[in-house]
Amino acid sequence: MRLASPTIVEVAQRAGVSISTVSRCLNHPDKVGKKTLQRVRKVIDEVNFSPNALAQSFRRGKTNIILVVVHEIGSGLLSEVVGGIRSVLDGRYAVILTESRPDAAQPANFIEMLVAKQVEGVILLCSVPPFSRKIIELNKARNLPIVIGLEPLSDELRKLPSVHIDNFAAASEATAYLIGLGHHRIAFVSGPRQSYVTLDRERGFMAAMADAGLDGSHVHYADLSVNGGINAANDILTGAPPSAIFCANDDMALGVMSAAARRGLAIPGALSVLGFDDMRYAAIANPPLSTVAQPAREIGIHAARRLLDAIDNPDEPGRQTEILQHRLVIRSSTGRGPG
Amino acid sequence: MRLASPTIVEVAQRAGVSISTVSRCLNHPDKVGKKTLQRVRKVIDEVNFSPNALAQSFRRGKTNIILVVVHEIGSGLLSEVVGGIRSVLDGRYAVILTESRPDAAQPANFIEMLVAKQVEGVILLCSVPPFSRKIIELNKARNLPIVIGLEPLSDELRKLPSVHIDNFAAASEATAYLIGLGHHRIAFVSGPRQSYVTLDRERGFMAAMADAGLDGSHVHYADLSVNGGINAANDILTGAPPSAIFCANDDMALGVMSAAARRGLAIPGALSVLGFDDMRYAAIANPPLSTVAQPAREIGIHAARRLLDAIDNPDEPGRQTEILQHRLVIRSSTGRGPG
DNA sequence: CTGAAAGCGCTTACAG
DNA sequence: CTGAAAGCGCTTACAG
Repeated sequence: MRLASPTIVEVAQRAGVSISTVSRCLNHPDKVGKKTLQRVRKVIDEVNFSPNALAQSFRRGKTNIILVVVHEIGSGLLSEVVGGIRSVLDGRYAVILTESRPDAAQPANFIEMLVAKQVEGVILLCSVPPFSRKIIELNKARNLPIVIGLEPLSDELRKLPSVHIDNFAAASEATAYLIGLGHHRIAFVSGPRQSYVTLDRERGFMAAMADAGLDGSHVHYADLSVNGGINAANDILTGAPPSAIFCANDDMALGVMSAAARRGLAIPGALSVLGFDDMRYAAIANPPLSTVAQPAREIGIHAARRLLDAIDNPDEPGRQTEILQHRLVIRSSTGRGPG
Repeated sequence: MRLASPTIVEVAQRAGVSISTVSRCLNHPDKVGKKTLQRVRKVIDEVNFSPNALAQSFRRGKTNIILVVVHEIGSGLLSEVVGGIRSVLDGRYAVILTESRPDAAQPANFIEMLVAKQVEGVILLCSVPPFSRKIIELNKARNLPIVIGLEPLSDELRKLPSVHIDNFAAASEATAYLIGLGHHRIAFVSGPRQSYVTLDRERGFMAAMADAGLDGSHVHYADLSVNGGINAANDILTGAPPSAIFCANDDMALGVMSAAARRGLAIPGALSVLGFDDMRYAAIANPPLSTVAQPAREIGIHAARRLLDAIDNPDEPGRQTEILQHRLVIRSSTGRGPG
């Protein structure tokens, strides 16, 4: 049987004061007489009272909770972004996370409903539908502060403040680097077509290829996972293989390296592989993976600050997107091409 | 300016009914007249009403939220465990996550306070203090249902139901496998001394070494990270190196492989490396990492079921621990030893 | 410095 | 099938 938690009423009775005073001891101890405060605190300890947070939040109309939405938690990149977020929010807000990847019947809608009033702000680290759609409505209807981080905007999210790198420019620079190395036949492994991040990277790749007068049509679509990379590599490396493969993220690049190794292809001797993200394991891959680094922690920090802004100034529009610097990290998986 | 959300009162007025009826339309539509229901629903749409979840939860005394506590989100293993949890909880509960790694001043206590009444159950995927301590108090004082998963119990958590593998047995089997391969000098890279998981694994290693009449004292302590593994390897590989290194998790094993490669040591020719967890990147490491697999998704599924049990039967003790099967996964990072 | 009272938005017996 | 009323546990002006 669930023990009934003591309430403010019980504390008040035992201490011989009114509930107002107990409440004051909790929230404005300076406005309470010293002896009264002592007595009340003693009772609070005795009965092991802690205020019903649900009642408090309801009464106050706020929860001090910030929700961070990620597609799936198992990513080192996200972990850093979240670290950045918490470094600015911890203490002032409790940061909770929820996954948007579907796992059962109707998860997303369900969470969104709960989110409605139980959260003071949202940082979306995944702009993929369908999770985002309802959240936008909340933003409009209730003025729920929302900031997008890491992933650029989908159309429906375009009106919200956001923090990310210039994925188009980054991918096109990285492609130019590969071309400069002498690679003329380069394949690009992109992500799902509805993903705006990888779409930007894909376009950056194609633009750089076009600029160099090369054929930028060798684009393959995979699911951003290691296995996706393996499958893509098996497709690409059959027939007349390119001399370099540029992947829209590191997981796929690691998959490509693994598939290439299995086929006895030397990296970078026979095949150069370039990733994107500079996630945790890129540097210790064998060979170490060249990639494009995102300032993950910074993204988290800036996103959190934007959210704080949005919360403190609900009237301001503040919808500009903030672009942080990427960085090409050249390690050992890329080398000179045949050209 | 924050728009005032419409409440049940406004809907009632516009629809010309009482608030009881509006509430009924929301919660027991079958008990409402057909025409009334239509009218109310129309108004709800018009004013874009959605019930204040905070008020509902407060009133009902429950939130339908389950909290999963992880040390840090960036782990593929945890991702699978969470996938398992959600596969049983989604639909019935909203699953939210929070990190226990400290990032700012006083994060843990803060969250715990919020957690107090805003969550219906907790799955702890990290038994490390200090987060867990206060949660235990909640469990005792308020009968908050808690289940431990993945990591074995610390002393303070020993009374709670838990789901994990037999880390001692798994590590000792794995060590025996290494010994059977002809390795006599084996180093073990353990985790922080306060971690019960790695302590069990460490003891398993030592027991197996002792059983074989070998010296099991080559134990190094690192922080379970890739860098920790690199540093440990640099220590271990100086002087008279062992022929095999067994690491308490895959991250450190990957670090060891990377450090060994940098030193020009062939794996497994000159050094065998064995990991633990079979996380996402173990299979595609170069060479693919031998390791001990944990049934991560199963652990999540079972933990969630135990939690459901605990919620549905608050009176039952249900404190047994549930042991799931581990599996030795032999890939290419381990080979014959000199013996 | 302290207490009585109102009220946050909802749900749920209780009458009708 | 519907409404009036009580109440969930707290906070906060308002008096005193």
